Amino acid sequence: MARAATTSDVFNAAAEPRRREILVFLLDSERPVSEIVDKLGLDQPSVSKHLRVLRDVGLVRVRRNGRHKLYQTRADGIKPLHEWSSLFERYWSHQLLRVKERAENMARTAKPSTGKP
Amino acid sequence: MARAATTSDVFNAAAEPRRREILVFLLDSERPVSEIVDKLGLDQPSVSKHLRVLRDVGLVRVRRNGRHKLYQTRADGIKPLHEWSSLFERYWSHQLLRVKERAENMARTAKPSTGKP
DNA sequence: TTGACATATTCCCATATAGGCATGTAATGT
DNA sequence: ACATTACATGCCTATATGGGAATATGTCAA
Repeated sequence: MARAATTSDVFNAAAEPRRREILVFLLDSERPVSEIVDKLGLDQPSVSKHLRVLRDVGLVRVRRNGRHKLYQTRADGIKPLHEWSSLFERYWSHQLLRVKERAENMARTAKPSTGKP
Repeated sequence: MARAATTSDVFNAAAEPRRREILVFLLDSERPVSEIVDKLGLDQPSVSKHLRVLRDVGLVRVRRNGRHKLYQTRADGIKPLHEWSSLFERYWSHQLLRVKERAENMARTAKPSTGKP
């Protein structure tokens, strides 16, 4: 078998860097295709194809306005990604934690004399 | 051009459902390949190939122990996924966020189990 | 209607898969 | 040395892809 389709789920759809850029770009407000083309420097058919994939997995919504079609990111669609990656959160080396540990080690080793590495 | 290689980044490597299962399975402790094969019901060459991809993108570490090779997830490698998806967080509904927070608190206080269906 | 604009789709192609199967390699025990 | 265990890799194939170019569809304006 080949790789799963890009339209099979959010993980596959978001694996494409251009699509991730599009999703971020369309996060705050709806925008026509031409603006995506201009701002991201892709050619129009490519953008349309990426938007098709994103639409198929429910990551963008679309609305027609005259000749334009206005796309916007449906942020809720990203949740599965965020929730899955959150499973790993408690294993991350947290900066604050490491700072605290170092501080404690320094306090422990530095107590007897004056600064001993 | 074809799709980007699965080894090109975390997003592509984690797009495969089996690899995501493996990553979760190897999160708590290091385990030999045979155990992944048994628990996840995949055949051995498939697991080895998935582990190869995960290793190439730095999502697992490996250590030899006699005839066995012990793999474990490198949780830090998941961060880019989590950070990117966090860009969308402020557009999510608060209700679900609270549910998620409560689930996280429960997971934190409860003892982590090794069974992940 | 005709024409111009905006977006979508189709066709072609090089490339990278994931699965199944067979084989290769490394470490151990006898 | 040999057999066994544990894992890795090679080969094959069907399939899906993303880019480029060309073309189709859809909408408005004059």
